[in-house]
Amino acid sequence: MPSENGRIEKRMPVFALVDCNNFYVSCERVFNPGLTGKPVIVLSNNDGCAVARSNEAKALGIRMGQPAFQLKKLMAKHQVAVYSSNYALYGDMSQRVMRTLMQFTPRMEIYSIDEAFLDLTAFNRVDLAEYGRKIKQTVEQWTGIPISVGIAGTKTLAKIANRLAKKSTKADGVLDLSAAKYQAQALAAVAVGDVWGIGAKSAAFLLANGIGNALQLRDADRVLIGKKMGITGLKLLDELNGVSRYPLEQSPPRKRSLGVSRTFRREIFSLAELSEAVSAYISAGAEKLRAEKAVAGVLMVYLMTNRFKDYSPYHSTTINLPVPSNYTAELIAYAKKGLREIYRQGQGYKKAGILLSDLRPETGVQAAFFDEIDRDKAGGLMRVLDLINGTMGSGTIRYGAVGLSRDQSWKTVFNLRSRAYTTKWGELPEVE
DNA sequence: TCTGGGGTCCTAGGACCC
DNA sequence: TCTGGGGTCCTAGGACCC
Repeated sequence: MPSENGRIEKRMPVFALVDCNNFYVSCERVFNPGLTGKPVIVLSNNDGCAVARSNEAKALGIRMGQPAFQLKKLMAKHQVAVYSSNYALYGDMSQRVMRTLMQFTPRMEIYSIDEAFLDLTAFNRVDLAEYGRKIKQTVEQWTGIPISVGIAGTKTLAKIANRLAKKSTKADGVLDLSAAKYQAQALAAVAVGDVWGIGAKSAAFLLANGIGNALQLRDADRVLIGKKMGITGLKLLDELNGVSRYPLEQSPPRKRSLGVSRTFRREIFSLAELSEAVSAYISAGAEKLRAEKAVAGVLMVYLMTNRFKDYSPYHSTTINLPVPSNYTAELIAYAKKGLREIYRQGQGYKKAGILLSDLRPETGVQAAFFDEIDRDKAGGLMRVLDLINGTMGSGTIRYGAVGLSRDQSWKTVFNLRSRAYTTKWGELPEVE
């Protein structure tokens, strides 16, 4: 808005970061209130390791990513409730939370399944903490999911505010750090490794250089940080200093790549089984492409051996498709060809995956002179397939290459899954 | 015995060209 | 014996996020 001297006044931005508390666990609790107050964890695919923990479970010392087999005794002793991941449920609950949040600002960025940034710049005349409490109360009332709200002038500071809001009993889930007054105190209370953008590697480097908390990082030598962490590190310093370097992204940029991969329950040796798995991943990937109305120009296929063994080779091959495609049958054919190239007999594999990249809109694909595929016909076939699978359940129609047997060794298991309470299809596809 | 999946961004280094 | 220098493009891999 024009100010008195006639210049355009650029208002300092205000971000709120909304984060669902222990999201997957909270989703399970909505439909099973008896879990309230008890230790609860949700496991990764194949019931492999803990990916969500209730506060009670955290208090028992259960770590993020800890393997389930290490937790058996502890869980029995403390009667920890255990669930397999139920992505259909979490995805639907996420949508409910996001729709609720949209009531509170026209400008919002969905950052992940359980987080969103809200632009509150225009709300500078209201009490932001009060507004944050209103948001929190409404989401909890409408969806049953508890959240925390952190408010500040940059995304990174909002992240920090959110973290402190969760931990502090006084804040009770909402903290406004938009004023400079308490920032230093707040930053000093956050370990450097807990700052958004600082991972294990950078944290170790910073600690070795006497930078132990977010305040020390804010005031660190730019040359040192720039040298070690590049442009990302310098942006981070700006953000900690209240200079916004990560704007709100309301409509996320088009996806650049799209991958599907799974870890197997046990090592797989046979090409036939790997071939079924890769075909299933291609089917899922191609379906996602079509949902995005995109085609891929490049396909990568890879195989991984057990990463917990000393010797763990990784094999991959990249295929440049003659015509960018989202046609399942064609992509399966190329993937199987690639798979045969990288497969080694006698090698046990623990994981396989595909990656579709060089994505572009499906309209405007150049017709190729010597294309052996009738693209119109293939497109029609895929539309029918997607329509049937969309209305009658995923995997109703699938390619034979995926195989038929019910207990394929490459299939992911979810032995402790709750019901898909909120969605139409309780039964789940080959590859979710 | 058993230890997830899906992304993005950035950088270094090689190939290639003029 | 000595063996440019810069730009671009691509790829692999690292680091990080949830």
